[in-house]
Amino acid sequence: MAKVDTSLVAHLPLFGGVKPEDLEEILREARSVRYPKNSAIFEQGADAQSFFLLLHGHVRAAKTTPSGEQIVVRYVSPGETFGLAMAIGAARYPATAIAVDDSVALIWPTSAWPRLVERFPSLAANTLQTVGTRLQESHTRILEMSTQQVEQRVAHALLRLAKQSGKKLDHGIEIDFPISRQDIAQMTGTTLHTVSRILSGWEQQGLVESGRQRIILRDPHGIVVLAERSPDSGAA
Amino acid sequence: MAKVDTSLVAHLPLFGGVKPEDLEEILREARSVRYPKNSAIFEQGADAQSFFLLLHGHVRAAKTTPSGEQIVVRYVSPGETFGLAMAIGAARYPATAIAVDDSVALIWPTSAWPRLVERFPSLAANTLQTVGTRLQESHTRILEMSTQQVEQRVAHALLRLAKQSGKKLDHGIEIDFPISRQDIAQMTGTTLHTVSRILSGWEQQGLVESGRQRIILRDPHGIVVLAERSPDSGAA
DNA sequence: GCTCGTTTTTGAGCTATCGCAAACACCCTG
DNA sequence: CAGGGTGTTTGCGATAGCTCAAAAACGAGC
Repeated sequence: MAKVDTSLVAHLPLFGGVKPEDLEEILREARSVRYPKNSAIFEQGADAQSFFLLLHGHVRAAKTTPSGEQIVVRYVSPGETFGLAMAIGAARYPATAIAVDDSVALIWPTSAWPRLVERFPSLAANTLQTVGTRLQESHTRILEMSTQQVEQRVAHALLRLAKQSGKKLDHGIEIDFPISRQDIAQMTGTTLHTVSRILSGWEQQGLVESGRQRIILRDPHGIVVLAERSPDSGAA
Repeated sequence: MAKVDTSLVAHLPLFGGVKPEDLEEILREARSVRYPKNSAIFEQGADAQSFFLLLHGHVRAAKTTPSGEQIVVRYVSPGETFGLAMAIGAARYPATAIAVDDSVALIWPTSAWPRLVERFPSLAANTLQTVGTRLQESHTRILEMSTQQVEQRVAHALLRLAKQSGKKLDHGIEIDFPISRQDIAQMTGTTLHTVSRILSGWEQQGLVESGRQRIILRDPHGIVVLAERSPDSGAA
């Protein structure tokens, strides 16, 4: 098994407060796995046998209702952990993870977690921190869904994606992985039709440039304005 | 300062894996504070000086938008922690906490957290667990808001409240603290008007009995049926 | 028992957004 | 370069739920 270079991951929040030699020990328990674009990494409801640290690529975590409707829980960027079912004491994954790009992740057996935490308490503290942050973001999302209209929510979603995974271009910011209107709909609690209409509108106004699974924010500031517009302060 | 009886809190998840003598040490750092009904425990945006463990009563955690709209993040029941800003590395409270009943909480200075975690690593692990569970619940809530209609969401919300804080009566389950239509609206992402209409309807059908800040589920099973009804399987 | 403030109820019209349907554009493959 | 599949656009109703408005019920304090 290829050895993982500690220098690549030492700076990640997960490993804050972990000594270099300890880090090596931790990494010895992991293996590195490649997931081709559009492949499933794990399925909602499956046995949580592993947990993950994304090295390259992007992963979409989605939750499905009994009747088949989906929402996107989040997009995972390199350096982030996912599939932490064990940390919350769940035996099964609460969501499905799909690689949206060719991706590489470090993967540990779930069974290693208790031992690791015991030996390296910072791991628990660090994970608590990131899970806490996600909880906050989650609450913010609920707040938005409760108080804002669809257009504002889409604006916020795009701005977040741009901040998280934006590639700076001369003429704007491009979201760095394939993402469809459907995906955005599932992030904002609306339908792909509505998202499509909104993006069409924005394209007219020169705010964005978009195509098949591709979005470029041409005027990020303009979108910020939209995002913060109060419900009624409508334009002409 | 009154000493806290360890036997009252020893069984709580937060203290799982903590030895009795250690528990005493932990409790020595806390004090017990009483909050009268409707008083604020902390305000969103304020310096996170303390974290809390609710002993008696009920607390509503709510988040407010810049423009003043509110959502209810959750209701805290006895035995649960709240105000854990420090665990997620936040210097300020992300929400406001209000005692909805006369309440009593143990309160620790935020500054004690790092020391406690260092001495008693189970605290971090346990807290990770509860925060993780809350994250899951939060995702479930987002899923509901995205895929269900208001009536179903209200049904789910009431069922959760009943499970969490329901007092069993002969003729149903009563929610054990004062809660208004407005509160329920803020839990489900709708308006108090809509909630009022829905509850009126249910009352007609004998599903609930309700009054000023008071709700009794007369037919919990009937409400479960409503909660699970698919979008279109409408009644006559 | 009366008054005041809060909560709840109910009506009526409005609209943002959905749902359905059809046409279209694009990309990949053979 | 033609064919097929997936993603996107757009039109046109339908409607769940919102907003505004007003009245009624309730509870607490004097």
